[in-house]
Amino acid sequence: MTTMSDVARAAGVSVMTVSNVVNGRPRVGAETRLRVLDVIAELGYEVNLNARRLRAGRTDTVALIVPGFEHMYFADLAARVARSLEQTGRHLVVERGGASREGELAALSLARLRMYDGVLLSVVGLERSDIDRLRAATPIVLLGERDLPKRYDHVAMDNVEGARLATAHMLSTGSRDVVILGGSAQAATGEGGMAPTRTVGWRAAHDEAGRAADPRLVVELTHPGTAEARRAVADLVASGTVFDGIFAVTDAVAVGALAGLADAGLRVPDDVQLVGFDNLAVSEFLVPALTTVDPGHDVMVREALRLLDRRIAADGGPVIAERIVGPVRLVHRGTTRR
Amino acid sequence: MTTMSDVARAAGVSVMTVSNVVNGRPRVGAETRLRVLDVIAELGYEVNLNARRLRAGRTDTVALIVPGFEHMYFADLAARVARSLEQTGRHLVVERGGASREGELAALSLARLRMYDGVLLSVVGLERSDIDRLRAATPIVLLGERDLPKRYDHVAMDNVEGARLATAHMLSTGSRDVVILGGSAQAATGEGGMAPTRTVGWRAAHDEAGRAADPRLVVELTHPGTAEARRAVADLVASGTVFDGIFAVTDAVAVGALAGLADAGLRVPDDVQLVGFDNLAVSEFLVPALTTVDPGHDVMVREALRLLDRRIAADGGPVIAERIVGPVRLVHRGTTRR
DNA sequence: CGACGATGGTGTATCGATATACCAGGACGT
DNA sequence: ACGTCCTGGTATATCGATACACCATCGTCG
Repeated sequence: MTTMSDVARAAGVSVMTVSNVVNGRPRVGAETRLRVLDVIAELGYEVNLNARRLRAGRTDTVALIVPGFEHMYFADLAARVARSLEQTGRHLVVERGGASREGELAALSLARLRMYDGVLLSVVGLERSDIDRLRAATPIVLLGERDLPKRYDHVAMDNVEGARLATAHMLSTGSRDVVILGGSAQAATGEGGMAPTRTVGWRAAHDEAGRAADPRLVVELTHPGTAEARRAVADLVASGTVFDGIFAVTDAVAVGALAGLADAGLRVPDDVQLVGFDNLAVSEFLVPALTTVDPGHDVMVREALRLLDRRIAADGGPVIAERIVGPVRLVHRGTTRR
Repeated sequence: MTTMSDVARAAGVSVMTVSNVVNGRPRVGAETRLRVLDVIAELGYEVNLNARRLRAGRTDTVALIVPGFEHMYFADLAARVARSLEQTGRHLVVERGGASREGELAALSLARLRMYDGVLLSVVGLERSDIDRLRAATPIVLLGERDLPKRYDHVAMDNVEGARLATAHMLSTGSRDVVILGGSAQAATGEGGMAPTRTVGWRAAHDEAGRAADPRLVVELTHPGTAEARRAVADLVASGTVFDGIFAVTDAVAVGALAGLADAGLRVPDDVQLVGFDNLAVSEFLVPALTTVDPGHDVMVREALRLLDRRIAADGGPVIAERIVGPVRLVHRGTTRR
């Protein structure tokens, strides 16, 4: 591997001059610059980023830490973040926390965090206390809906409102018994994880419509995923529970629900209406196309990067934490009636 | 930030002893080790990975470079690789090449590659000449189906055979006119990108069955994706083309085809059979469930990591490049007849 | 009793780039 | 003629951890 001093020697200048050329700093004469660039091209020199990072601190890299690569939801998010960052000449790497406490904590070790200029952290699977214990110097913006330490910047989506919109739509288009698939029985305050907050919105829609929210229609899923959702719908039908609407807490769950309903010979939306949450890329191509809550990812990503850049610019100085809740919007498609 | 010498001073030992403790090296007495560990815990010390990397070379991190995060296919791959790596105490980061030459080349700069112990590189979008120009010291394993420089290890899936299986199945279950959606008109040799090779398999199935492969049934897609596939099916129907089977070159394309067929009021599999390729997580949950070619990701990942580890172990020494073609398997589901 | 091998530990150079201070020489104003 | 500023450039310490060579005890064995 050629180093800067190899280049310096070959060009007959000091390493510092090479460094200045490489980084486009001004204190170099035009002629010298050209000579150095020639030598660099000839030797195929490239800067050693580890050395630069050690010395200069800067990495020009932002990390997005997600619970797992297999969730389509995060793939979508990652793609958006990457596009935004590239416009500022920076670079995204995605790591996975593993959706387990251990994995996410490992990804969160100060050691690892220090490798990046900033970190966007999806907090699924983390306890509040874990996050509180974190004493990272690296700028962090949290993505998620949990009740999180106030000292962090935090971009959340409006779970309660999204769930309310979804449920209200079904109630207003003729559904009487709307299941929440992937909800949480103990949901109360509007704080907490995704399942509880979305359950609160489901309940709020019932209150508004003057209906009682039947607790038996709250179907919990231990790991809200597609396969489990399909099974849950099968169980629901087998148990003889009466329902004519499903609010699936995520689109992934909705995909499973759609399959489960088809298994049971129930027609969508005629027998059962269905609304998801996330507006995944695949959702509009399902048959019938999935009505879903769009989480406004573009706004979330823009805001998250704004907050991150603000902290990076502050360079460790004090910054007042912000909490931002993105707008949500119901996307009407084929799994609901007009 | 606390450094190793802070710890050393506080514990009354040398930095080297702290380093030995941190890395679990033997030359440390039990009592001293405990004292150092105490101080580490107290000061909240964590090793600076940049410094370690600079000095020691090792990073314990493998990169997977994919064309884009939004392709579900790669999310699946990434999840598998991450799981495998974690079992060996290493760590995965995912970067995106951008599916454009520029992006992928940027991700490929020697500078960036040197940040990892090894790199798995999905070569979609790269020209052979770009890869040839690459003079990286970092171990690289290529994932993809292109005609690639022989000096690289290369894990491909059996595109020709997969496409042949898919097409043959439809031909043997009553389809007479099988469209290849996302194929390539000039496909010939069996080498090249995904579209050409899968087209070769499609043609091979026709040859075997003693049928003529009608070139008008090769539908090209400039960007093989879901939305474009849906449009293409609409165009196909509008043009009055007769067909009763579709081999979609990827599951993402198949999802679009399924939507397009539904739009056109065609029943699957009664009017048109459909087979995809990739066996995405979502495919079994489609309605009807998608018959597809399973690319044997588990084998691909295992082999790719084996090849990578072999190179990492060789530590820059000479290694004979291998080319591995994983097995494929047809997964029968609801979009085809028995 | 002296050599010798474990055991436990230290000092120093080094990885490759960057920050800082400093220097030579020419232009320029007064 | 002299101080001052600007331009173009260099020498050196440093970021934080690790590799290597070396050293001090101490028990023990011939």
